[in-house]
Amino acid sequence: MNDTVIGHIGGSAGKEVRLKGWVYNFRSSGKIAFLILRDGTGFIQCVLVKGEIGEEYFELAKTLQQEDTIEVAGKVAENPRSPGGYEIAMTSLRIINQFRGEEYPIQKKDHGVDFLLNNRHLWLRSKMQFATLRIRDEIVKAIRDFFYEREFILIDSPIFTPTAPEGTSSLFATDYFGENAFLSQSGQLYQEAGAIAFRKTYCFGPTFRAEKSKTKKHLTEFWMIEPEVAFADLDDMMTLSEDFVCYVVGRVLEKKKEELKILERDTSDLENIKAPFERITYKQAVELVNKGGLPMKFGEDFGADEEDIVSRNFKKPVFIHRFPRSIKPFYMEADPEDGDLVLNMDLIAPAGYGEIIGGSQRMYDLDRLKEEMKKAGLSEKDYHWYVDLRKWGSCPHAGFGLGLERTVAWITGIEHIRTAIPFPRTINRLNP
RNA sequence: GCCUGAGUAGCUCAACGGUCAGAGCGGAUGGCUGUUAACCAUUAGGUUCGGGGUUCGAGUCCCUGCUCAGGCGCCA
Repeated sequence: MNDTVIGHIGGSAGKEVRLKGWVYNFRSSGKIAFLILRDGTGFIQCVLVKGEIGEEYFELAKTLQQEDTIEVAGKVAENPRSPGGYEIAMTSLRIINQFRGEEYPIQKKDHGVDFLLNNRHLWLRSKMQFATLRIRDEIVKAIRDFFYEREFILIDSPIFTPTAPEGTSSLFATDYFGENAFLSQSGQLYQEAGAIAFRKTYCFGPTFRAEKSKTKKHLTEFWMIEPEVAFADLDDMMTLSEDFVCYVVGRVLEKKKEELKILERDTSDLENIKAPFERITYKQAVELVNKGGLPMKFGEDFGADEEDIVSRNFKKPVFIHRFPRSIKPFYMEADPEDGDLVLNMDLIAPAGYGEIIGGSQRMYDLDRLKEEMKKAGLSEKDYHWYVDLRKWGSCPHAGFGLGLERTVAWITGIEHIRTAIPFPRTINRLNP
């Protein structure tokens, strides 16, 4: 008899195996019972027939409740009546842990969001969370593979930072031995240093925004992937972005079929995600919004409704590029064709999942950068090291940032970003 | 921060200003040989979010505080 896990059960068809795991559900009839076992790698139905497993084990099984820890043994059989295609004809049962006195809070029925999030440490065991977070894991692996295969060097940006790239109102301040330190809201500026040292770099870490955003696409702590490439321009970044997104989607489709099925994700949308993506200018996007019936003017940014109108014109993610400088940060390179515009791009995911990528070509001329910093009210002293990058070895370069959780939410098709991360941090949630 | 809505059993929800606040799930007990959130029977389980008010009478109406949800703004 072999010890195995549910994720590999197909390789043991017809054989006796032993599994350790937890009771997900138990249904008993007079002389037959069905036990759904979960072991972290999957879910499988175990069948107990009183006449075959014997009175002693059958009576023991009747004491089982959700989340009891057990070891079962039995023969693996293919059976179309069983969810998952395989089931275990049980021959023995051993109880490893049973807690009595309080009921397990999470049932196989509807619960409120607040209740579930208060019990997030237990909710992780449920099937939907199992599927979502395993897909997140695959996406993370695909991201690292994508950049590794393209010879990007991982240069971790710091989490504690002395200054902010995009204003200080949305920063979490901490006490750093008597000084103010802020939790990073972007690793980009450090990647610019990295790109000039290593040519192609990226960082992948948590970022923090103290915005009081209360929507289904905001977290206060989220993970971001930020590549930066020396001698690259805006078009290079759009090409890299679309290759990147297609690579990640392709990987999930290839490796996570079961999980997508659990989530009832319509995969035909995802199969359609192939490069190239449409690239429209900010001006064209504004026209689309106006045609869609909203009175947006040049110089305004896209709100939720405006973004929705743009994305509904396309089946795939769509690039919007060349925004007005007035609504974008200081470090973006000017459009040589029109000085009021910058060489930036946003990638908008389909179906209202919002902006998943924001990127730009960076300003590399020392004097013009200083001028833009002055206009933005930033002190050159605070950014002395960033300014240094424009003194020695300055070159055109570009990069972007991809929000991991928005990408996970879009690919898995879940309603709200809060379940795209194991332990979400939102405006009014710090626990568990 | 703004707008709208909600808070009743462990959970999900009912209950016209008027008798003892009900049901399903979960728990307990019993029954049932192919269940898919199994089913059937019996049973235990309540500070109706906190504070104040109106009323003969408040879960229900009013004021106030707290919490949550949906949406907006800000952003990835």
